[in-house]
Amino acid sequence: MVRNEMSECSSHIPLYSKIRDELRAHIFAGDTRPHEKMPSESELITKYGVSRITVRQALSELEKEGLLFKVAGKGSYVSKVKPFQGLGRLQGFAEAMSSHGYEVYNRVLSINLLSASPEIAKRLSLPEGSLISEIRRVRFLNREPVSVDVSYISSHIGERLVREDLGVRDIFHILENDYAISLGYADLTIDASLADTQQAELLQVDSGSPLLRVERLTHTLEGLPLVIEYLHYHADNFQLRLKIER
Amino acid sequence: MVRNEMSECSSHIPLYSKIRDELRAHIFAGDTRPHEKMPSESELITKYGVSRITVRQALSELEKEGLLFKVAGKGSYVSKVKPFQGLGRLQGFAEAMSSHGYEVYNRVLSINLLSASPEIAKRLSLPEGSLISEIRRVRFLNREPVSVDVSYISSHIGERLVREDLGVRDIFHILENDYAISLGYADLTIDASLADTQQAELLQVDSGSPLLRVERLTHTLEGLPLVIEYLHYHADNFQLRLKIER
DNA sequence: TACCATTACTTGTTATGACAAGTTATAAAC
DNA sequence: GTTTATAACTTGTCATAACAAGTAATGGTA
Repeated sequence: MVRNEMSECSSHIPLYSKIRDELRAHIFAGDTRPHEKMPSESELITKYGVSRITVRQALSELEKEGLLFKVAGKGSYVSKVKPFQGLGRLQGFAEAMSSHGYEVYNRVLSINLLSASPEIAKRLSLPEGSLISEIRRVRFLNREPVSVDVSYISSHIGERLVREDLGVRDIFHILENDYAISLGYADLTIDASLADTQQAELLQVDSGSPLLRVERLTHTLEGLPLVIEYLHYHADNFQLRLKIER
Repeated sequence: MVRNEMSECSSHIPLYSKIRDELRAHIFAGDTRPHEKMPSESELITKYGVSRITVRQALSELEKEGLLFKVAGKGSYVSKVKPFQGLGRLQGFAEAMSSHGYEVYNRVLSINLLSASPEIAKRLSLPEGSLISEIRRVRFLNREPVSVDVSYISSHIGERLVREDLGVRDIFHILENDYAISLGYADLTIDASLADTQQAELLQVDSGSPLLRVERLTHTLEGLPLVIEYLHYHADNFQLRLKIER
């Protein structure tokens, strides 16, 4: 068959990924709501003028991402998804989410310079009363707030971070690429809490809603504690996932 | 083309799933070690006598499972399994806690035989409506209730479990030592919820208290889903901890 | 020897075709 | 009217085919 018209574009982007991204955008935009039926394969074939194997690959990837599920003999349906962050590797929030096609944005609430509390100082192996930077942010996924994030890092690094664009970039990304600080591992402590008034307002939920609370202490490649974060996720909209070996 | 010989079997198991399962068993058995090259697509085509689309589907699913990765122009390679420390290991509750000196006790609330819901059936890769056993327990740590645990397992195994002493023994322990079923890995999904009336009473907390909710799907060493559990931890008394590598 | 082109592999992408099997609405039979 | 059979959808599975593109080894040329 003759080369398809859609591939006329100078870039060599596969057709299926273009279709996949377009369908995903539709889902994120809410054009097709959860549990509603997606266009059938034959409809997509005629709409995009491609073969069945191509639309199936697009749909298959969206299914793999958890955005839709298929029922044999009926069709594909948008699933009610909770976005999730995999804990298989140490990743920043934006890093993990944008690879799944999500739009990520951080609203910086405040950046303060203060002296480390005993708790923080101990975790970061700093002398008590050391100058540290406190960064308060709200994380948005597809324009919906999903977490309130408070980070503490030595002011020596924190003062440089102030000048960075924390609205779109991960702190992890800045540390590794701009500051050449290699990250090694993180210790996570996970539990749950109830949203207080301030958290509720920031996350646009009712006060007393369940929050997934994560304390993350990230270490450099050399094993030195670098940054400690207290993350409060809106549990109705977010999950953590991991695989563990026996 | 003539129907393939592999499909002569009375059961209507797809060819790709047969190939997928066989390759996965090879990987888990260590026949092909991490970073070693898997057979190429053409080798698998001749070996199994199927078309390329079929072996690609098998390989694609294994890639989705994280068991292998592909390099264009080179081949497929077995992924390295990242070892986890501490609570990153798949352990039964009693197994993990008693090694830390805690006194563990399980109160069995009920054991029911019922037909699998679509959700459960899908997770356990069983036909919808299959007979499964539901085991409801409350877990005690030093005589204080810490979690409500609902487990679902194929009735074929569940009916044997009824006769075991689930009050002190881990299901994991029974499966491995008494039934000789080797466990491989588990997929965990973590979020938070609020205690409903029943959960609150069982955990002796106020209704509406924050609960850490964990869904754990445990697989055999061969990679087949075995048991799915819904664990609700009393968040004030329990935390999950893990270490993540960059 | 160093470099480059060819070649022979690999996976990636896509088309076309076919039949199986699950679902649903319609029409025919009772 | 109720049931049943059929038709018309849907997704699932699989074969064959072709070309693109990435990788590596081989060989020939400068």
